[in-house]
Amino acid sequence: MNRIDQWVKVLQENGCRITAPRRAIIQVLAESHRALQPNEVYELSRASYSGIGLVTVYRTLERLENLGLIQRVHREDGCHLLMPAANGHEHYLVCTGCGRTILFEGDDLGALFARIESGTGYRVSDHWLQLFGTCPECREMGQTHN
Amino acid sequence: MNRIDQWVKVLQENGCRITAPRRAIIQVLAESHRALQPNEVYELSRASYSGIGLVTVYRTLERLENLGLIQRVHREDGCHLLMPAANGHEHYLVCTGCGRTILFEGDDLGALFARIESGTGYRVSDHWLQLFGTCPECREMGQTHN
DNA sequence: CTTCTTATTGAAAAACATTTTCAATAATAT
DNA sequence: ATATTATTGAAAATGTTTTTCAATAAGAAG
Repeated sequence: MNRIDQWVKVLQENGCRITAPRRAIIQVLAESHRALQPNEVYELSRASYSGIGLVTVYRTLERLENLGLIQRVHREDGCHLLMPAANGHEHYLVCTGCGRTILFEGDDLGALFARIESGTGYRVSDHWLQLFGTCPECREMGQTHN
Repeated sequence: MNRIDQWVKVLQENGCRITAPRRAIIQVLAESHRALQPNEVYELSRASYSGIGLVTVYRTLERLENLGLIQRVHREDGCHLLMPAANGHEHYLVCTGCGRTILFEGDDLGALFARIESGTGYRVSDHWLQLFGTCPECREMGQTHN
């Protein structure tokens, strides 16, 4: 079962109707290898459903985010970029050249958290880790574009 | 030398003039123990300089950020909160109750990065780690406010 | 297949955050 | 004291996201 069908299933299970505009948006996001801005999602969705409205994009993004299907990717300049969600202990690794973003599994930060908790008195409940770097292609070609 | 004087010095060294509105903004931010939104900085600054304009707040925030004196703190809902900058390998630990944010030193992620680099082909150049939790006060009082 | 209910849609307007423009002001060097 | 020029606040402009609302269409029920 591919990601698009999975997302459609989750939406249906939560009482959402599957419409043409939603299909267009889902297709764009589910198959994207880099984080997209709402505006980009809008532009790309118009390829498969030209009549789509930007408002619908925003509403669908909110829905998908609430259902845990997509997630925000944070960068220095902002955090309005969206990607298929990470699962469990996965985190994003963003290429600063082309924007291609992959997930990497796991991190053993237990020891660090224990040290911080005893040192600060805080109780750590959540963490947020993101890496930046260059993907193999960008390193070879030395190019920088989005 | 306290933080306010340090910041003033850095500004002066970079050809910036020290004005009353800037002093007000600097004081608010340099002494804050939680991350503030531009609008909050504006409100708080008016206490010591009532005539200040929101535009000046935005301009000064940009200046301070460019000079590395303040930094953005990211949260689920956005990333427009500002705090005195972390140094070196410090990272933020944000209390989800009251917002109080402290810095913790160091993290030995070298091994993790090496594993990721060999596994993915990416070259990791930068990382971004932020922790969320509850400070001792909030845990005791079980209260949640900002 | 038809009908009904109601979630969803797009356009327009509103709300909100941030930036730009510009003439007046004031910090700093001389 | 004077000159230079960075800085200021008000107003306007910009850009993004949300709300409102009547029309539409998805999916359930018959």
